[in-house]
Amino acid sequence: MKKQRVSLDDIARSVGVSKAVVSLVMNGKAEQYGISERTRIRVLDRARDLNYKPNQLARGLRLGYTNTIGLIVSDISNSFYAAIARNIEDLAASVGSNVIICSTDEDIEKERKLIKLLRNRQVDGIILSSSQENAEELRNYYSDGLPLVLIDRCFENSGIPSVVVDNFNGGKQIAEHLSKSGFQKPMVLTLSTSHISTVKHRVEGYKYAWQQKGVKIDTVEIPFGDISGAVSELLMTRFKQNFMPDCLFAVNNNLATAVLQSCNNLGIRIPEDMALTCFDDLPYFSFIKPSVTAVSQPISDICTQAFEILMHQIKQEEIEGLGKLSVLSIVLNIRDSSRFVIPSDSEESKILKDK
Amino acid sequence: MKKQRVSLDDIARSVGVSKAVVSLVMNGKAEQYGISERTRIRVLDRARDLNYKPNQLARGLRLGYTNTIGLIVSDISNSFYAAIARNIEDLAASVGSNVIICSTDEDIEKERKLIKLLRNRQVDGIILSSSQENAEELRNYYSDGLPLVLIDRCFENSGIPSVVVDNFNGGKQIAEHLSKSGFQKPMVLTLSTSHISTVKHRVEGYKYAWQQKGVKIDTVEIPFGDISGAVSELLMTRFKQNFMPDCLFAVNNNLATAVLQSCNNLGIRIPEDMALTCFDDLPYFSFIKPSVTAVSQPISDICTQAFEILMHQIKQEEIEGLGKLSVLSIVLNIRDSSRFVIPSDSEESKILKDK
DNA sequence: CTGAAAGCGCTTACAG
DNA sequence: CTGAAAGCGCTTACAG
Repeated sequence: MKKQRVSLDDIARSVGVSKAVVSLVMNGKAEQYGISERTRIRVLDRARDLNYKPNQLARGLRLGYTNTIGLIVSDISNSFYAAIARNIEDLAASVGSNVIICSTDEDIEKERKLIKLLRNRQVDGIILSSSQENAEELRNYYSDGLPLVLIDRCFENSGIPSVVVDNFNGGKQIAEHLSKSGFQKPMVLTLSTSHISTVKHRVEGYKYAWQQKGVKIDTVEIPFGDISGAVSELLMTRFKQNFMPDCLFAVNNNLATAVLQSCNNLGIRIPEDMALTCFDDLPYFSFIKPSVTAVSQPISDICTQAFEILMHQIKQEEIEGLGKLSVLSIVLNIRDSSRFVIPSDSEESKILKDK
Repeated sequence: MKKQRVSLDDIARSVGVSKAVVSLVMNGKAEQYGISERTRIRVLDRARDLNYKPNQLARGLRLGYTNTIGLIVSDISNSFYAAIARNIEDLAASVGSNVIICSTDEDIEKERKLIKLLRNRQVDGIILSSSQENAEELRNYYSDGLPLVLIDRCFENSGIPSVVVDNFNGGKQIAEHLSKSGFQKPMVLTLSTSHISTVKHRVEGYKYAWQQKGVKIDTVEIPFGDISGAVSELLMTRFKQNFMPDCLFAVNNNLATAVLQSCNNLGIRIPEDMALTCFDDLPYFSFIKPSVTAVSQPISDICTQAFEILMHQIKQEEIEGLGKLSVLSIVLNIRDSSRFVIPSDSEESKILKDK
């Protein structure tokens, strides 16, 4: 369709040398191959004049690599993944690479297709936040020689290098904070994609800590797809039935945003009627009223580590502990949304006042 | 480096036919070229067994297109551009294309490099939110045959197809709303990248409407790079000097977020001490207290139009009005942050009360 | 110092 | 119905 205007050969003919010389000059190997300064200058000048644009497809085909890496996440418009993408993009740029970003919408079939697509495009490697149920397929790709690193989400004993955060501990810290503060009727809002390691571990950590205190927790699964509507309906029903938890843990930022939205619409006060905590810190959480208690992830560290591991694979360098799981620490930012307020019109409040 | 395991030739040899037959079969042209059903099946089976992955580099080199388009924005982690990216990604996927996303950080040099890079990679076309001062360079690319459409930001008489929103009207509507509400000391927070058409037109519209009312406006330029710090310092100084505007227009969402943050830190009440309005609606603007008055952009429409125009260029189809500027409408969402509150301890309040 | 040649993996007229 | 060949644009031994 679109025709490459000027090729190596055009320059070569125009200057009166062979393609080889031009290629060498263009790749800065003139000196190394002892090409005369005069020739070098002439080639360079001609290339500029003709507005030469080296065809990276041909180069990639010949060389076997493309200086392109793939990034697959569930949704690039989610703040968390957008930040990840930006970090990866910058890291890639620092080594002269580009990033192809794709969203899966938590759809396994789509993820499969995207991986295939990226491989066919000869990306040098893939950084993946996978929606798969297990690591089986991914392990095949990996052992098949595809440079691959898993981020955010991982699988047990996958054997594929993975960089994640301590989700269990995050959930646990939240529960401990809530319990210590005095809350007693916890709920957790999780996603229908509950096989995902992040979601699963967050919930497990949360449950674990509450169980230590002998408290039962109320678990509700929100279908990925219509988070906002489902959360709104849930809270409305519970609120009307006077069956509300006194504290809530939303397992990701979308869920937390939906909760804030619904509470605003329904007139549910945070934290007076119900405390809110969540995973993934968003800039606005710190300055809205009430500010929102959230676990923040070391996004930059995740990306740096993942990228480094990927580069090692691409360069086929042996690296100790490759194939290992790297678990980074999280930080719990305690804010106003989980401040304990003594209930004024409930049984508990009477009990507390009696003391 | 990484070697393509199995090629067309491997399958051909393995089945005992020529590469041509395999290629035809793989591209679903078996029937068209009258290849026997038996051969077709055998080729397909073999390809599956050998886990054949067609090399898109070679294909692209031969065919002259890559089913890849480039998207260049200033910062992919900005919610607005993240949403744009997601829309474009989905549109591209619907025609079997991929998107390479790049961020420029408002750096002209970086933008230049990225365009060059994407062209060298033989992307089929580029969707660009440009940071350039003028359209000169871009016009060269465009007339050189590069399928290109500008979004979000445009240039006067560039001759390059552009899809933008009515930024002037957005600024104007905000000013009119503020004026009608009773505000009298307006300020606008703009960016150091004030040559950018979006920023420029928003400010112009805002100024225009205020000038109609005979009101002078206070303009402050915030350096791109340390928005949060600069906004904080500005507001702190003004607040201490008791030299605050009574209403503020932040020209984009980052600026608005920085204002909310600073006001929270400094104890400036919105809208009592100062009203806030801005461009770009963010989900959280609607449910925080106070909710934030914002102009929202038709992101989906922008992307649909831009993508369509790009596809026409790629397919080299004539299209009426190509090279034209498409200006989409915006919507002003009036919320609590710009509610007029009669000042209680200022000169104005006395005047108002005297009436 | 420089040129001719092979080959990366694909598609598509062309010839049978 | 199918095969041989050319060519997309590049890089890199190899030979001089």
